[in-house]
Amino acid sequence: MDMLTLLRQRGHRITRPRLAVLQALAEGPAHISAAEVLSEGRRTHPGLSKASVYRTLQLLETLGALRGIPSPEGRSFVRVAPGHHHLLCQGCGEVRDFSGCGLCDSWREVADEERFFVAGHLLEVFGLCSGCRSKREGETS
Amino acid sequence: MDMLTLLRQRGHRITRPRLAVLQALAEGPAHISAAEVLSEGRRTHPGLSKASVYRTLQLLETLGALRGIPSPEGRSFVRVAPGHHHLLCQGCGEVRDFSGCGLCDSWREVADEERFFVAGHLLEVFGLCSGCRSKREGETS
DNA sequence: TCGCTTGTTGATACTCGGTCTCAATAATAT
DNA sequence: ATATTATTGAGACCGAGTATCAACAAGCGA
Ligand SMILES: [Zn+2]
Ligand SMILES: [Zn+2]
Ligand SMILES: [Zn+2]
Ligand SMILES: [Zn+2]
Repeated sequence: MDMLTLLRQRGHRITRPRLAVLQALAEGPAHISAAEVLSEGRRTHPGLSKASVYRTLQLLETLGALRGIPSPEGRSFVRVAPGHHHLLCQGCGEVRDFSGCGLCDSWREVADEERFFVAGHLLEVFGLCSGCRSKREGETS
Repeated sequence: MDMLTLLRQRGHRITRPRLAVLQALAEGPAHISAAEVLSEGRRTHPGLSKASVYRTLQLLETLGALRGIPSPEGRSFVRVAPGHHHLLCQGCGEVRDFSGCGLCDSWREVADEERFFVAGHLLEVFGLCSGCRSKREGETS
């Protein structure tokens, strides 16, 4: 669902800072940090404050529209899409879509076997894309 | 391999602070934070410094003996065991061993399909254990 | 359209996990 | 035992994220 509509439906006010954050999320990269949202959001609302960015991101996360992914380089946010993960290249930073992780298909089995109610899972795959891989073949590691 | 042996084999010195960290890791919980390692390690080496704890944890991570898992509650460290993940209960904090994630078995397939060299993957499953699940059945959420 | 109500904002102080610096220390090799 | 140098500990420092609070403005009803 549209984040804007989601906010409205849940009774949250549509404000200039929130619109700036939404636009930054819409136009920014798939993985975006709070700092990037701030600087990007200031292009459409120069007075945008750090606090508002964090508050809005947190709100969107509790509404289920966004998910914060903790990573070695700091937290980044991605639009939530169940069964949708990412391949993160450690060489060039490319983010490639990736779906069909085995766990997505076997949630119920895992839940039953372990008597565990699975609310969700966080999966990030690290490695090297083909380009970066070939670049490193000549290196003396 | 034994962490102590690993350190020695790679030419790192065996020092009192490092032994304190190793012991804290051995005796502490499966998921342990840097702060916990510090306070626990000070039981065997009172003068243990914050910096040494972080340095040692970082060293062990680069040696592949340890893995830092970023989580909403801050980073925690676990002993590395390939194909070994955890079910994290959001109710009571219980950590249950979990193995056989579909991805572990299909690394090569994914790598080939996507022409992506997979160096590793981060998987954390969140939910509720059976105890916490039944506790919440009577709640008016 | 015009005020009210109150959710929201922005500036700033603050917290705290983690890193940096550097002189002092101690683990290893000879 | 001595020299070499990796490592340490104390504290300054950094930066992401949070708490505070008076000022503001989105929405709503008159
Ligand atoms: Zn790449
Ligand atoms: Zn999945
Ligand atoms: Zn539980
Ligand atoms: Zn796995």
